[in-house]
Amino acid sequence: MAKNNDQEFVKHIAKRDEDFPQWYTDVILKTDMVDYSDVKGCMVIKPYGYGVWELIQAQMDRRFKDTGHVNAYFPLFIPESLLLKEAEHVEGFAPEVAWVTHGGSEKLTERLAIRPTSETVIGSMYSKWIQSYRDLPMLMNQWCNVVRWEKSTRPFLRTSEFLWQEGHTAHATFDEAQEETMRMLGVYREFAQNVLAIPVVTGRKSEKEKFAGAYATYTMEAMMQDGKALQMGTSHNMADNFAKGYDIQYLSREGKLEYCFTTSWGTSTRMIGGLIMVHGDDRGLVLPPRVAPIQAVILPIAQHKPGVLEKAGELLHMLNDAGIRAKVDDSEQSAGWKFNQWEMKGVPLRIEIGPKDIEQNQVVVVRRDDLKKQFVPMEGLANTIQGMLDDVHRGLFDKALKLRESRTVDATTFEQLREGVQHGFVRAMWCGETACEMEIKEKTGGASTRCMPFEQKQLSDVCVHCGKPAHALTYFAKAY
RNA sequence: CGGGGCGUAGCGCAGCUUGGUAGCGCGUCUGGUUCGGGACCAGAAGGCCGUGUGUUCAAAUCACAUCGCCCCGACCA
Repeated sequence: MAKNNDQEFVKHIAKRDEDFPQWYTDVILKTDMVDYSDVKGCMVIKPYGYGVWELIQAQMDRRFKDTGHVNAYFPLFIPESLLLKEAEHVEGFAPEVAWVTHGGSEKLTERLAIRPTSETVIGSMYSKWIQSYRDLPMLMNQWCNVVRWEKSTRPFLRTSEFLWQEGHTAHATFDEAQEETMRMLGVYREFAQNVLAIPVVTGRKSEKEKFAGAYATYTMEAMMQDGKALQMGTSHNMADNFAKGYDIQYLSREGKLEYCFTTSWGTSTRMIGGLIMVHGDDRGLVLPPRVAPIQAVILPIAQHKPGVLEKAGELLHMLNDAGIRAKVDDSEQSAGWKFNQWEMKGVPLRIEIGPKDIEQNQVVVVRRDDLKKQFVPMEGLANTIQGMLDDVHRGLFDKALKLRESRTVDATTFEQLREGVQHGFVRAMWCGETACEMEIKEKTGGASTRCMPFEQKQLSDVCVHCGKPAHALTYFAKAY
């Protein structure tokens, strides 16, 4: 029997506390989630990574439908003239827009932007589709890819092309738009916590950090294991800014022509990067059960012995019938090799079934999150497994919450702020002024405001940095 | 756009300082023994040394250029 030891195993993956970026890269490549492509800044999402995205899509899409939205698809290309109609929006996105200038060998009379986001195309269509108050609210979502010509990229976290969903809605009043904006942020929050097992801070973005062209941007922010924050989703109230730029008007009940109030909200494949950095450990991925393409892997032990593979097959059907995503690994590798492999791939539960287990009518189940091993009777196995998957989810969420709490401090002096953002979130009072925000970023080595949380408290009356009257309690952090 | 690092077998790397037959580990393939924490033995296949130009009798190795990738900043989901 070869010596098993962690040292030998972890040689293949960098350790989180020694080199977090390298650990991240090792994990996503070695677990077959992604591969680098021939195009700079673009990634190939391989089946194992795409499987996670499909589960995210399915569960998020159901929530959109439940809140009254329908899916549609709008074009990838945006004529330059159309993109230019909302000044602040253009200014924000112009530096990272990719352009199509030729069709075949012929130069286009007007170049086409490859969508960096679709407010403009959708706005122009809404302008045609919305005529009357009866057409409102208009509640649509699209699943698509967008392109932003990024200068530096990292798989999932920032790529030149990425997959996302963008919801776009139009309403009769500002209040309705605001209500929608908050509703969808609430959907995101619930999704992050109940599906991805990631606790998030929700709140409003500063003027500097808000979406280009929005009246207000709301966000959910999560804390990674290296102390950096990740924006996991945003929801924008555009007020009537885009309605005015794109002429989205309706005739009210009173017969008056009014501008609509619009919203947009989006989440992307970046969430996958987030769940890796929140839950992963030195053995590799730790997938939250609800987005794990394989929730339980069945490993037949001494599989050449009569009855073992048959029993494994029975277990597989039993679990599949109960709606559990399971797989039997009957490859020729040794048991030890498979243990390590599936741990690296983050499968939430491992089920071992060998001759001894069959004799005793039981299986061995090992949880990925705490690696604890237990014997489980064959009878009622599907129920037990489902319960354990839920336990793993809760365990991951609690662990992530503890991580965030241990990396969150309150600051009443600038020195505390400066020190605190080196390790995680800092809550501090802030004046709300962009100039002050930029100075803080400069002096702290890159920490920015993440949001002004809905959950406010009064730490003091003055801004932690400039001493002017405090506007709001604000989360600061270095961010991805 | 600045700073750093790296391109040699499918993957990870050594060789370069001091030019002289292309190496190692893992993986792959064949056969056998194994099988409850990365098994072992024997055999085999696999390379335009990123690309180009130069120096030289001779270049993976030296020079110049170029392309690409990774990491860290600035900018952004």
